[in-house]
Amino acid sequence: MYHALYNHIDRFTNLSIEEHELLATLVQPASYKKKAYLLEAGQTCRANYFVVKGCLRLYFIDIKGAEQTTQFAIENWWISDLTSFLSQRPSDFYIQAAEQTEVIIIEQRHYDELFLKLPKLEKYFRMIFQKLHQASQIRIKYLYSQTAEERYINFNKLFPEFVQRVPQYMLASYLGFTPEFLSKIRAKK
Amino acid sequence: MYHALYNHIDRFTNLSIEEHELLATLVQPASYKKKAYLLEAGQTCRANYFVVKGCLRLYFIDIKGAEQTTQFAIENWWISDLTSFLSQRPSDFYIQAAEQTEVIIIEQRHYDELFLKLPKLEKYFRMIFQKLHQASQIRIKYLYSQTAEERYINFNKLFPEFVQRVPQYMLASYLGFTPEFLSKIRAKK
DNA sequence: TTTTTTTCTTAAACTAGATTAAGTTTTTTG
DNA sequence: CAAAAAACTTAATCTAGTTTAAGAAAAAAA
Repeated sequence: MYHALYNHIDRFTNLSIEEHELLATLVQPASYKKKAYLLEAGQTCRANYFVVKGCLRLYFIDIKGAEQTTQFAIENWWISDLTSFLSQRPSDFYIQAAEQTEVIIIEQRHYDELFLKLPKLEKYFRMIFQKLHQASQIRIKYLYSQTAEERYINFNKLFPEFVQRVPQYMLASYLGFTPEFLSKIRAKK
Repeated sequence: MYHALYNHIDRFTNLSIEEHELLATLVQPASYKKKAYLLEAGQTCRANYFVVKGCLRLYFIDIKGAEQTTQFAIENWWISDLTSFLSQRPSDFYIQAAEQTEVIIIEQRHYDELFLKLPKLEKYFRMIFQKLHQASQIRIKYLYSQTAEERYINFNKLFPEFVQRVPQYMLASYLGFTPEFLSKIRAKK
């Protein structure tokens, strides 16, 4: 049931069978079809989501009405609007399935309990957030040093398989430009 | 000696006197005068820095030779080039004191040991990286939804004291525009 | 397989912000 | 305090990327 998560946790710390069983009482599986919403703006973000299979995206709608994708999560990544999740206040974001997606959910009401009952998960989530922060540092560097075209070429080189998985307009906003400009870049080559 | 750090850790977890003493053997204090470098591009980032007093900034030099400030750290924040720190490979970044600054240093050779000897710090750093990730989510949202002028006005509203502490050209690059454009914005009002 | 919806493309007009360059003000240092 | 260095301003010119709008292609649904 939670195999994918157990395996991922075991990369960083080792849980016993009993601990696996205890963890199973605090999480739950869920399945979403393409375009389904796990969170909508105005709602409070109830959970932190671990992607077992598929792809989720976090986005908001800007003043001009355009969707701005700020994060993707594929297999073995966590995603949430942390500010809403931690404070339990309404979110400005949407979390949507970019593909048919299976997740493991930790609800906010179990989040503190999780660490009390399974202190080993402190290390696991320390590593998860450490990686997320590292990814942010790298992303900010790219945003501040590369042109739109360079970011697209670079992203394509680094994640060629991923680029095939999502529509170009999602990718364009994630990389910080318009879909029309992405078409222009692609037409050049 | 390490009072500021002990207090900060105690916001999230409680260390005993013995644990404080053990921690003291794994960290060290240091003091840097304005403009001193804690890290220079080409060097490997040796430590994670906790700011007791003052202000550090993380920046790199782009292709055009301009400094791009990607992060600031003031009192009670941690700063490092995580990628270089964790992999112990050369960095593209500089870490520089923006003011006379006092820090507490965790060197990489003590980083794993720290968590082995003081497992309570897993929770502390889980919270630290959680906060850093939360800050990144907010920052990316601002970068993707606001104009340069809006980002400046907003940042000024949120951190009016901080704006006074650093030269405008550092702030301009942190907010993602040129110092000349910042002058233009300021002239308007 | 036809229809509908979603995604992608093209091109002309436009603009937020960059660049360049010179001068001014403020801060630091000897 | 004088001189040098660092930080800030102004303004003209320029450009990377946006906007608008319409049509084409691909994917999903019926």
